[in-house]
Amino acid sequence: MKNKPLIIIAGATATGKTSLSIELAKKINGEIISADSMLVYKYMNIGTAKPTKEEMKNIKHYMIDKYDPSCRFSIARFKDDVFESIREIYDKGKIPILVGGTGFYINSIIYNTDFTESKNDKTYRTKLENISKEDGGNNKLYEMLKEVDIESTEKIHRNNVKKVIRALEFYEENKFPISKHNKLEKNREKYFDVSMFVLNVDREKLYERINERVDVMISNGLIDEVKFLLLKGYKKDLVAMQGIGYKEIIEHLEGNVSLDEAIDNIKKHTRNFAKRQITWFKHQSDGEWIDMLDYKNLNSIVDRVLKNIKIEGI
RNA sequence: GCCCAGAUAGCUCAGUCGGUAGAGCAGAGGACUGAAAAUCCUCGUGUCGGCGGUUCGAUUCCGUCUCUGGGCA
Repeated sequence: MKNKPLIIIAGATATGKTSLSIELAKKINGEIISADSMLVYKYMNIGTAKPTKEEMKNIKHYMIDKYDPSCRFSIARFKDDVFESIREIYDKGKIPILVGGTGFYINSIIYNTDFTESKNDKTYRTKLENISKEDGGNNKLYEMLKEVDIESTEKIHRNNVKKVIRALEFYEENKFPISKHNKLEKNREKYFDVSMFVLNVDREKLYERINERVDVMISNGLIDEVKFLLLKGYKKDLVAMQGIGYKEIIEHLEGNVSLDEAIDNIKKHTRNFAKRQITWFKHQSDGEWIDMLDYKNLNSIVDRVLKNIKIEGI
């Protein structure tokens, strides 16, 4: 698999990744792997803007509808699954196209990041989480981290409890500081021959699109989708149910906010999210940026991408 | 028409016992290696509604006008 071609279509939400990737797949005999932390979940379709069967146009998609919403999904599992899918695609003589907005996940594929086996024993983590709930717990955890991994302490802000806990957990499991581990991983070469494109839309226009898209989700029945999930017994504290569009509707169904407020919150949170995605791709990737508004239609964008694509060696 | 309460950052509102102001949200920028649609960091000058008056000095006190609520007719 090493040094074989891998095409990546990245970009913030609502930039047009889905339609471009499907057209591209048709043109180059490719198959699509989703790099999205939410599309992996079953039964979550409207709120995740999951491509429909019709949209997929007989192009095989991997990593969609793969796990139950109660599943404890993680980047480590994502990476293993995707490597398996890529192998499968190569075996067919086809080209894998990795498509999605979760930059963190995408990089784990590009660099073949090493995720060492983690223990299933969560007692240490639970202990740390309990400390974090205490008054001044964040400082306490931060001091604990100073004892074992000063370097992480310089990089992670004391308020970022989630990351402080992970660093402590990592040290407990490996007796090795995560800061050193990350440094080693950072020096890795790209594992594949990557052609990466980052789709971008002018900020103001993107925000407009997001707002419209949320309205469409509502009229397509997002509320019923959330009700259905709750009915099936998926609780609101599941990671999947914390997805944008789901948590806000739950808030409304619980009677805490009006429907209009909930819809505004979904729009707001999606906008905030898109901005974070853009920041990630700006600094954590070296993809080629494509300003979607520069092109008249989908075909011209496909042509643009085809010009700079490397697909030899399949 | 009268009475009361407001008018301060894009929005919601604090505040200044008179020395030209600050939170939350929005917005902008950034970090990121096992929850990432998560988590976290940084960034706040705006005729303090208009016009007068008092004062060394008014966003703050007084008058008046305009607008917005709410009440009484």
